[in-house]
Amino acid sequence: MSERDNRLEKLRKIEGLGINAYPNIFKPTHFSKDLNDQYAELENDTVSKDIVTVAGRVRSIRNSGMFIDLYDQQGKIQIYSHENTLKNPEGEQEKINLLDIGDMIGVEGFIKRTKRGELSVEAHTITILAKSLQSLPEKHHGLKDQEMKYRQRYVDLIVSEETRATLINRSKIITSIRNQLINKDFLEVETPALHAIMGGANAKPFITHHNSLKRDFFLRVAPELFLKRLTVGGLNRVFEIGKNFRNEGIDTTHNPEFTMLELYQAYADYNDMMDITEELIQTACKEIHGTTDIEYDGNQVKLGGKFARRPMLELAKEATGIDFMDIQNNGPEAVRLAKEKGIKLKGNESWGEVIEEIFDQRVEKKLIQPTFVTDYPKDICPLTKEHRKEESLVERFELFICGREFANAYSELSNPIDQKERFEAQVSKRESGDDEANMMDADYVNALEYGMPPTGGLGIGIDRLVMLLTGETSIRDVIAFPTLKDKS
RNA sequence: GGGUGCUUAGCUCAGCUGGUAGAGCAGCUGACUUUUAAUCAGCGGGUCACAGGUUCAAGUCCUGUAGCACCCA
Repeated sequence: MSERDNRLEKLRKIEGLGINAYPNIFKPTHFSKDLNDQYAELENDTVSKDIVTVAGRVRSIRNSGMFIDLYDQQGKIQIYSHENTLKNPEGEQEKINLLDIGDMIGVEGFIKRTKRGELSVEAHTITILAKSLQSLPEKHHGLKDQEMKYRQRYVDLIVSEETRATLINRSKIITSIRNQLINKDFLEVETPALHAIMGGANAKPFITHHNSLKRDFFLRVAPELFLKRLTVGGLNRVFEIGKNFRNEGIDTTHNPEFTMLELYQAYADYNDMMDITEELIQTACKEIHGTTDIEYDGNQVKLGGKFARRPMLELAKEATGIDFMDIQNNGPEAVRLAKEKGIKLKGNESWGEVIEEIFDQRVEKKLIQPTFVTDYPKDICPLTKEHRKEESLVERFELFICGREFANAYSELSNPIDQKERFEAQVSKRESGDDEANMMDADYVNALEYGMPPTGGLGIGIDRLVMLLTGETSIRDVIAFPTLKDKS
């Protein structure tokens, strides 16, 4: 007899007693935490005559069912059952004998504190709410098997306080961001996830098929181009929190579907986006930790105050001694100088791509405290407005903390002629084999031709932000159901 | 993409230089109206990830595959 068979046998016995082991409804009046707060002063070995109803999962059964630990969403409450306290001792005890660890039950009775000081419900009646047919992981070691934690998150959530806390904090962070933006008069909008044209980010897309339209669509890699169309239409402050899909490898910082915040604010630029980025992150952090000083991956990180703001070319110069402003847009010369400094390159990089490589290879990992890296080379940023002072740069920043990227923002390119040329440059990259480059989006250019006000745009990777604020080092731990390979 | 490690009972884990598979928890039977990882006595439970190979003999050694984890690119 397997354990499951034992439980099935008990289920038959329960049904044999005329009891529905999976009833339609049960309404508890209290959560365990409420009772522990409300009766904090109740003295040992005394019974309150207040009748309460609780419900939850059986996690421990002691003394032949006389003591049961019941866990609800907020914590634990002990159930005490004695033939002198049960309304129908024989019938109730028959039920108790058929209980297993993992069963869901509801209990009605008086509140008492036992001789040993444990707040308990002195049961009058016990109602089976769901007979569990699977045995739970061992109580004291919990579920250690990472794979099972991901594949059977429901089990992980039942037994792992840490998993529950992380996913609850994820929800709180998203709620915090949403509320902050709504309070700033941003409008939450939804844009298509099925895209006819791939664009808005440099990434490999997923392709799916619509049967009756008889055509393929791309799952969106970014909502950017649709959100800016709304800005053209006069929705001056919009944001979307939603899934993006990128067809790339899976590792501790990449899940093929992930959650992004994108927001666009008319009459704002990338400087305004820095201010809003600081505020969104700091407020969310305070709401879950009560402070902006956190520890992540062994680093003490101060998220309070103004973040450092460092031009990318300045960082590249510090790392290599090369002043790229002296060789603006000279790709071959940039490659030659960078190679002299030991930067690994293919050799055909553009000026901007060389700077990007230097940043990736020498700078990024060293940015531990929050740092806005600003003013990127124009040729690697197809959707960004030219810098107001330097024509080979654009007004863009990315935020780095603990060597990882958390936000990406810019003064949005609004000149339709320029935008069309940038798309054309992307298209020729595509034609030369870069399947992550944008496609020509003629309708988006058309939208810009109607006129988009000066606009700042910001994207924040929600999963990575949740990792930072919950201390998790794997993206899989902040996603309830991460993408996994098939098990053979 | 490359390297390393892990995979044994429902769960957590032992298993030495190859010699008939172990514990705790969970489960079952009974005792005890007692608890805080309750206790006591007894019992059942295994395709050792998968597929090959070496050997008289493989959980153990070798090769391959898969998943997960970590490091590197």
